[in-house]
Amino acid sequence: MTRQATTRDPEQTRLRIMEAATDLFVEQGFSSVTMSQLASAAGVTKSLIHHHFGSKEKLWEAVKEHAFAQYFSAQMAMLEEAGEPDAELLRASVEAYFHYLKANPKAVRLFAWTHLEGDTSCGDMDAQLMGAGAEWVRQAQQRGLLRADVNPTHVVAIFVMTCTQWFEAKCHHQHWPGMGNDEAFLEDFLKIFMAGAAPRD
Amino acid sequence: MTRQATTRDPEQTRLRIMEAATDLFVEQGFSSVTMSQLASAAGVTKSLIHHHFGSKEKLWEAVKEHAFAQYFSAQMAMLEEAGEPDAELLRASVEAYFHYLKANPKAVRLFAWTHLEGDTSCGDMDAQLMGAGAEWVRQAQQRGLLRADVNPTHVVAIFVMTCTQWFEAKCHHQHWPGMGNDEAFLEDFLKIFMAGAAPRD
DNA sequence: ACGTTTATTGACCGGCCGGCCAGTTAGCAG
DNA sequence: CTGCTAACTGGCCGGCCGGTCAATAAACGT
Repeated sequence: MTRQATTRDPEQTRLRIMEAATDLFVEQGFSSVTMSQLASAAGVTKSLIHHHFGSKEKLWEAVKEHAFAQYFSAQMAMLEEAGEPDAELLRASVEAYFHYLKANPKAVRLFAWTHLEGDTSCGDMDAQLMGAGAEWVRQAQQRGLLRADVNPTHVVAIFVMTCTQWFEAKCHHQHWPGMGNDEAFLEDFLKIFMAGAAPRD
Repeated sequence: MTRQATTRDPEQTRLRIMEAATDLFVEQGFSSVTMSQLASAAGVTKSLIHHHFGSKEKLWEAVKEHAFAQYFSAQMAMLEEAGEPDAELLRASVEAYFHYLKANPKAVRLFAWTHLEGDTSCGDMDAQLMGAGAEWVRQAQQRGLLRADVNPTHVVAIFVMTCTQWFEAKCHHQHWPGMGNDEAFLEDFLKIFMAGAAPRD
């Protein structure tokens, strides 16, 4: 158990607020969540949230920044532990990205809300990841491991966007007739994607 | 010019409200739009909106239903005017879908909002379209025009999801380094997708 | 032991929210 | 012209919104 608040612990309190806020914002988006909701979900008063975060907007920013930072470091770690480019590593990267999103549905929804808001605060972070991914594809192309007649950035974008949309819009397409489960879809996507990205004979 | 309202025209008024509401909801989502905003954007009073639509929620439902109906009929028309299955027709379908989304950014955003809301009211409509698309792919597979070792529904889902995400998250990835414009991306996607969906040699 | 700081509370605020309602006016059937 | 229906308006309401503030109490330096 986490310690009961017989004694004060501002950092713990900040964390409790952030966690409750993350859950609520992820579920409902920014504007339909109220401070009262946030306060009761975190087990604190509204005033305390203002004391720690200043305003509802600033809390939202803090939640997003925290989630983006986690996403960024997780992705960077995955990129760095990837070894030398080869074709199987592309498959492994797609699988790793897919399973990361599956394990982090809150991050997926948070991204979706920020897409709609037009928030570009995570732009630099995203650009850095995408740059690294595209560079990796470019090297694989030069070694003849992937077809060289496509923009490397587009190659990464295609699998990132497919994985993202799979989880973002799951509530929609999980009811489509004949649609398989996560693993079945991933398998079929990989068949098509890997064959399509292979060098032309 | 549309006629000035020297004379009353309830249908025209309903339409004006729907159009203004569509623009606002598409831009900001449901909860951050206020009735006052809607009223002034439509050039009517709040009460009149209530008179015609009952409540803010019902107006939102009406906007969604209208947009989905348009989407549905447009897609059905595209499916029906497609001829016999062949490999080039798959390319044409992807291009048609991509350009439809490009020409209807409001529909794209409306879909995104409903994804996040978990709204499944367009489920039957979607299922019908997807069923038709998958059936089309199945026939192409039986004729040896497409690889037969993948779920037909997944084939359709892959290109639908990629196109959707391209436009839904455009504010994000348009700043990624090396990312091309709409047509360049579509071309690269088609290279990979068509090659990957082709029969195995 | 004693200030100082700061985490925390509850009461409170002006304003706007969605919605309602009584009243007015345009269209329309007879 | 006369009712009647329905489109349309302005004013208003109770309630909740995000936010403030003075008061309290726990932690902490000295």
